[in-house]
Formats: sequence, structure tokens, C-alpha cells
Amino acid sequence: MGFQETFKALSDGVRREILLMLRGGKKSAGEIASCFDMTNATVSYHLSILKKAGLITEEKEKNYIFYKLNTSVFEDIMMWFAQFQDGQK
Amino acid sequence: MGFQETFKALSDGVRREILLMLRGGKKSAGEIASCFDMTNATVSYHLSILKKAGLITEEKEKNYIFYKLNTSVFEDIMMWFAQFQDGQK
DNA sequence: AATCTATTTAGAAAATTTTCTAAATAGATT
DNA sequence: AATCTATTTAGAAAATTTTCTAAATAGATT
Repeated sequence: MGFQETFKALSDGVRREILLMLRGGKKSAGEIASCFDMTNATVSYHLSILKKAGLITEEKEKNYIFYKLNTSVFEDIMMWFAQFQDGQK
Repeated sequence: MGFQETFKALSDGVRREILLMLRGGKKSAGEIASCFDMTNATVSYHLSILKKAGLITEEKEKNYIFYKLNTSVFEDIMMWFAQFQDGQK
């Protein structure tokens, strides 16, 4: 919660790729990790950052953990940017 | 140039405050620095990051350096976020 | 020309972030 | 119950970022 966490989460390229990847629907941690050239532990770390930022949510099913986008936080961020479109002088 | 730099620039709270501060129009490095409890050198560092990211531009006048928002990059960022509003399943 | 004023640059220390390896967890299968 | 499979957690090393102090720059004033 709080913009600080959300912006920090968005500042990493791997995490932005994960978000784009999830546009197509939910994916398991393993599916996500297989797209990157890093250990599953590292990808798990990135997923935890995205989750703390509220950008994704998790859902356990069998022994998989599926992640999906939480679009409402994207809207909040858009609002932040909207401040720059109005207040123009 | 490049989203990486722009998102990194936006990930710091001090820098986001600077951007909000510049909505009201251009401000000198000194005016900006006086709003923070850190050295002018540190604020100068943050300004350089914002400038490299294309979020602000500078303009020299007398021995002041004025900074102002570069709104076009904000639009590019908004476009990035727009990707998440469409591709919904 | 000497000095002042506003700002940046260089270099180092401190803080934070990213990554890895190894171990832990927890549900599913045998 | 033992083992397998998917994933996370802990702890450490490496990389990056933030901050400071001190010095440099460069235009303006005396």
C-alpha cells in the first residue's frame, strides 16, 4: 500500500515484463519463471514485490500458485499521472 | 530515453515531489532544494536523474538554472499503462 | 581582476536492491 | 508414510542507489 511501494515495484524491468505477461490471464510461478534467465527463487522474489505493491494477487490451486493482475491499482497509478495533465499553466 | 530510466526516475519519492512541485511552473535548482531537508548537491543529483529520464528540462538564466516539466514523456508513460486497460480477458 | 552566488561534479560511505545457493514448506502422488 | 513437485524463505554476496562533504565551474557584481 502506498505509492512508494508501487512505483518501486514498477521500476524494475523484469517486474514490468511479468505484468505484461499476465495481461493474457493468470500464470503459475513456474510458467512465469521459465520466461527468464534467472533462478525460480529470484523470480519468486520479484513476484513478492509485485504482490506487496498490490499489482498482482495470488491464488493457490493444487501445488501451484497462480498469479494475476490486479487492475485496480493500475487505475490508482493512472490517477497519479493525471495530476500532470490538468494543473497545466 | 527508454522506459527503464523513466520508471527508475519515478521510483523515488523525492523525485516525484519535485515533479509535483514543478506543475506550478518552472523553478530554480535552489528553490527546489530549499523544500527538502537534504543538501543542494543531493537535490542536484535527483534533478539530473529526472533530466536524464526526460521528465524535466533545464533552462539557464543568469546564474540560475530553471527546471520545468516535460509533459510529453508523461504521455509516453501513460501509454505504457494503457496497455493494461485494453488487453483484458 | 577579485569575489560572490548558484549550482554541479567527484569521490566516498551508507543504504537498499537484486541475485544466487541451499534449505524449508506444503500439497499431491505412490 | 515416503517421496515428488512447485514454490518460497533465509542468508550472503554483488550490484546499484542515495546521500554527504569538499572542490570545481561559471556567470554576475564589485
